[in-house]
Amino acid sequence: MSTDSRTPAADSDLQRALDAVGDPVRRSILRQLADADPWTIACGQFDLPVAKSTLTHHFRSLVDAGLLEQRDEGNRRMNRLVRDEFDRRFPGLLDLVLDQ
Amino acid sequence: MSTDSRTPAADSDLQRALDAVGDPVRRSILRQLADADPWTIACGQFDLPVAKSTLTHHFRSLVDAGLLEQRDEGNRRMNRLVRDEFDRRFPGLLDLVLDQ
DNA sequence: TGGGATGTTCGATCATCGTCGAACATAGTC
DNA sequence: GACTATGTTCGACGATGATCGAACATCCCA
Repeated sequence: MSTDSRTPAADSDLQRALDAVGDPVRRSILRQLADADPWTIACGQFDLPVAKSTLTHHFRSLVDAGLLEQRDEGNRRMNRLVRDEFDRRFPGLLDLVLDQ
Repeated sequence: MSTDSRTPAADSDLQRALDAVGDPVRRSILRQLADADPWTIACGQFDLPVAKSTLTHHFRSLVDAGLLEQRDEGNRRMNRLVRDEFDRRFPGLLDLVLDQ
């Protein structure tokens, strides 16, 4: 028999979601987003011990997973946590990250 | 300032859980376990395209995360999925893996 | 128009992890 | 006791990804 008989697309989405949530820096980003109002935090305002370019890398990962939405406001790039759609696709996963 | 102000032990446990669940081979193991009765599958009986030594590696990861329990039966090492305790600590996470 | 602030891109580096085969250990079988 | 089956351990290898600094682009402001 073949290795697995689930839909490959679904597992690919799940993989992306788990990867996004599996990094401690990204979890910290998610928590800081959850503690603030939408569109109130710019990329450079996160409290994180990594370089700017590293942050950009993590943002891309979160956007790809559907967890982060970004919007340019003049000079700065504002961020918003996307809870609804992600919760619908992966119930409980984001809560798990935010609760602990 | 410090990165985060959650309990570090809790996040370490979460990290281990997400790591365990974040690998496709390990997810396949979990699904095959869920589809069978407890203690009915030996290590060598999983349908997976990896070497024996690789399997051992994955089993260790799952045991460390509290997802797998093993018991020696003569020649073979039997396996059981540990749902209750894991579901209590990380609600919804295992379901997410098994459903998709 | 020049300077500072904010982000991204790019290339390089480093660590981690999944992978394998060979060797070993142990248990069951003839 | 030999032989086979089942798993683990060990060392090596390769790919992936997190990280950084330097360079660049863009916007705001004086």
